[in-house]
Amino acid sequence: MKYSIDHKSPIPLHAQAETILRNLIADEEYQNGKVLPNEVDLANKLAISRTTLRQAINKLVFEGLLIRKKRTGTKVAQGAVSSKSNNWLSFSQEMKLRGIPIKNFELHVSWVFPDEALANFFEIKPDRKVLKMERVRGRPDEPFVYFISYFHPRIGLTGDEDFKRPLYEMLENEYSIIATLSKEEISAHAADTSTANKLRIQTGGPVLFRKRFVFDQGERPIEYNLGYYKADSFVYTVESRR
Amino acid sequence: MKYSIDHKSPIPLHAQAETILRNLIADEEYQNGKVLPNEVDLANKLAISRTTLRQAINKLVFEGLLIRKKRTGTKVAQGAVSSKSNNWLSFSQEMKLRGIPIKNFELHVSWVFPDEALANFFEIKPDRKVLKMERVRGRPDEPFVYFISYFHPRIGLTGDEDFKRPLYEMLENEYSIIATLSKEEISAHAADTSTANKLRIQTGGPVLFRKRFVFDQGERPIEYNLGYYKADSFVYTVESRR
DNA sequence: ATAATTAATATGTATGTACATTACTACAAT
DNA sequence: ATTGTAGTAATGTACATACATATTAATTAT
Repeated sequence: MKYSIDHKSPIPLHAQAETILRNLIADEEYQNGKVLPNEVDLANKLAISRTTLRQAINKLVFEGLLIRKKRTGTKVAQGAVSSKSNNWLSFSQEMKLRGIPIKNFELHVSWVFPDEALANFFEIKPDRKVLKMERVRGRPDEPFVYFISYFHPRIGLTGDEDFKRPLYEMLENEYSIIATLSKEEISAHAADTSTANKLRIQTGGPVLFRKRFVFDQGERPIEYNLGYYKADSFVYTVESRR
Repeated sequence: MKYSIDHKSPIPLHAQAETILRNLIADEEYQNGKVLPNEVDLANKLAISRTTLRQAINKLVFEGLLIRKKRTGTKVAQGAVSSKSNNWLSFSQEMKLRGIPIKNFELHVSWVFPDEALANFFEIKPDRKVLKMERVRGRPDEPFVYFISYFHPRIGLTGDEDFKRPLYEMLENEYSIIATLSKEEISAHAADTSTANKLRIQTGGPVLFRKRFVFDQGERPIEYNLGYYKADSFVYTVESRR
């Protein structure tokens, strides 16, 4: 673990301070409510200015990991750990974390013309084909999600890739595309016959429907994703602060 | 609209700068991609230091409203507007915004003993009664949500309050309780008979189910809220960044 | 024309300093 | 015992300043 700052490192001091703070946050005593060292002392100990340390603390406060109070000091927020980053675990990682073995029931890849909404989102002409991927996944005995993904042609996917590997990892390593921003719309629907069959439920039965718009670092669209989740098999958690 | 800074105001300069920036962001030309005035000039124009202005800009960058690039300048993020704050509009405000007239179908207030989970969340003994509020709301011709709220006794609600007024506004003004953090769990359910009747749908039909844990500034629990939304009447939007 | 170099301009990093505000602590006065 | 008051320790606000770095634009050399 890193607990000191290297002034010669190319990594900015505030970034180094941030990782040190994240390590502190992970410590049990701070998790249990112990106040962190105060800004002035800590800045001195790390041999950086208070302003620089503050830059790091601010980021973590914005993220909701730390809570500051005058006179009282700075503490780790109750129930913090890694709530935010959870959003960015892949499906398989998340399932692994919950101890659920997963099975891929169907996996189908094809090239299709985008409808108007999709062409619009991707900012391409409607005669430009896009890669469509459909898959059904779930527990070995029970499929519980039906996904449809469309990928922007700019990425350069051929359709012959191994889609069983974690997707965003693949995009990052092989295609240098880093998914950074995701806008999602979640609603409840009655299942149509085709979806109901895939999920092995009754037509008209409840499903959670999630639309997902994914962007890269430059705010460029890279994926449009539709997910139909069997009711009660999936809980979406959100944390928001004002 | 505010476009200048009052150095005598008790409102911190960086906070004033922030609202000015939010106004700029709302401007059409900046929405369309025009770069904002650069930091040094803008700081001079507003007669504040660059550091102070940067404090304000940073916050908006963290929120995902602004994007900075060296040499190029700072721009409004694509599709920004007010995505984050939307989360914190009251039900009635949100409906007003969408031009939907609302009607309160049922409103029922009572004192009940908390179940174990609730007592645990509120950190109170199970023999301490809590205020429960149930209500059904929707369009004049169509109820589409059934809410159940439990309020922490610490707040001091009597049950005789006028619950037709915006709730969080009331808590803030009359009870000095500022709801700051909300943790939510969203899933799809099949409606039970009682809920189905209230929403005028078939038993077993799809509903969006939202659990909401609300905390005040000191991270103390203040409200536990359950919401059953008629399918397709409610879309939950989330934006997340990593 | 093309490529390499340089200059200009924006944000990024970092420091030192000063005083304000908040809220807890301890002590004194009632 | 309660209330008031002063001290103090933490974060909060704000400034001036300096140099680094990335990226575009302009210039120069090939």
